[in-house]
Amino acid sequence: MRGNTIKKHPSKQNIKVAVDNCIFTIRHNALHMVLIQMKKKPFQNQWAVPGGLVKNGESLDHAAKRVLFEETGLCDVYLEQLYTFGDPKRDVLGHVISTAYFALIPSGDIKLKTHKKYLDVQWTPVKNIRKLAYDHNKIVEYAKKRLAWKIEYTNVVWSLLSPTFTLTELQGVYETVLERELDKRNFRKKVFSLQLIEKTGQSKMGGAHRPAMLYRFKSTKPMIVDML
Amino acid sequence: MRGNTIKKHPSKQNIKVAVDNCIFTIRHNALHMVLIQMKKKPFQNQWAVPGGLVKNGESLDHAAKRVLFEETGLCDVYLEQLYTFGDPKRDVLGHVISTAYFALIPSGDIKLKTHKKYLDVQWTPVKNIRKLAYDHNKIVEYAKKRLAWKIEYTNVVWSLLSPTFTLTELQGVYETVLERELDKRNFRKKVFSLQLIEKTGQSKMGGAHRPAMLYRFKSTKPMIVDML
DNA sequence: GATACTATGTGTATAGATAACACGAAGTAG
DNA sequence: CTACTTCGTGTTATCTATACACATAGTATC
Repeated sequence: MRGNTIKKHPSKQNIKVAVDNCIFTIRHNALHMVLIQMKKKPFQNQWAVPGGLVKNGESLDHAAKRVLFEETGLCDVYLEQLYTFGDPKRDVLGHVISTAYFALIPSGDIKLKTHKKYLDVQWTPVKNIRKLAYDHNKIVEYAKKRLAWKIEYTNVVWSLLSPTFTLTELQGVYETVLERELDKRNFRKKVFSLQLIEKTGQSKMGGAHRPAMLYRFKSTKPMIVDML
Repeated sequence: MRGNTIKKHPSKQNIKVAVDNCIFTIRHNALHMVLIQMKKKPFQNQWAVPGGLVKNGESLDHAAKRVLFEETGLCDVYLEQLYTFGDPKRDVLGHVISTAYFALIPSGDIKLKTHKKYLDVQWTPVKNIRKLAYDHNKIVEYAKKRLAWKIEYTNVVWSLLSPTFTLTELQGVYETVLERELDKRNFRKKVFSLQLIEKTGQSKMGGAHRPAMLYRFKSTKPMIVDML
């Protein structure tokens, strides 16, 4: 890494650094993410993943948190770096690399702030996403894969659920993200065997049917677990 | 990502972008990587992972390939982006973010070019690595984990082997990277069941013992496979 | 208050995957 | 030709994954 020291004479490096956030949640049994509609000149009206330039002296992680907060008002959510997209032609206006992050939000209804710098900010079903600005379709594809992997092989699923949840809700998250149906009895057997959740003692008295027991995660420390 | 367009007025972004390469190979049944000894001012004599600044108009992947070539003279090796380290204080001389890559080299003996910009360039056993410059210990830890994952769940192992190899050599790579012993018969049963390799018809007549059959990979396209 | 309705909660049997384990074979060296 | 060393091979037991059906506990309706 000798080259990390800042050269002063020969054709000075002029590359901008941005972050882009893939913010996921589950609503009505469908995976949704935050998209913004752009106001600025060359991409007017196009939809994109929310992002922004990193500030001088700011870490990438902090920049991602800041952008997330600007969009959703949320602070303490699951946020993880995904990949850095470094094609110099990905932004027509200049050489801008972008580090993509992905965030997971509990299924509750998060109101999005409509910034004045955007035309619109919306929760969008991932299935409905068409052509996005920049290379953002690539970023979204990457994020979807990572999410599916994460939910199958780690305990992140807690970050998509409220603090207490029913086993049907838990199973629903898996079915939505993995896009396949799971057997109720086998799913429960597996989940219990991992000993990651415990009964709260409460039940959810919702609809016209037998109430469901509520569970909580014993720990929300990230760990590698073969969930399914 | 509205912010990706380059602002001109308010406190212009001044962040440098570098790549650092974790270049792995296996020699004498031990995992080795390329380290360089630095010549430049504030880190003189310290060891580090080889890297360099990205050039204007150059993609991150290209920069990583270029650095790899400068160090090893190799072109067509397995090279994959790992993670971007974005702490603004990781380089005392300024705000420099670094995208780490990892490269896998077949076990053969690759001679390293000693650049004049370094004091030394060496294949170093990963077990012997102590304090490195910058945040490079973090980078190396990350790369080691990724390598272990990759070898267990994908077919990348081909990139650490010569085009033909014995089953004992193959097993040795797994044992070295995963740092655990494997049962010979179960290992072979598993490998055969995956149908990723085939006999060459040749044998390796090496030592004072029965010769081993040589195998090759049917395909070197990267794929997700549960190897062990 | 009896009946219909709906999602909840639970166990067993089978097939497939993983783990443990030992010895004859085919070369080279002396 | 004997000693030595690594190569190559199968079976059994255990664990894991899959397939599958019905009584239960509430609410809603008549």
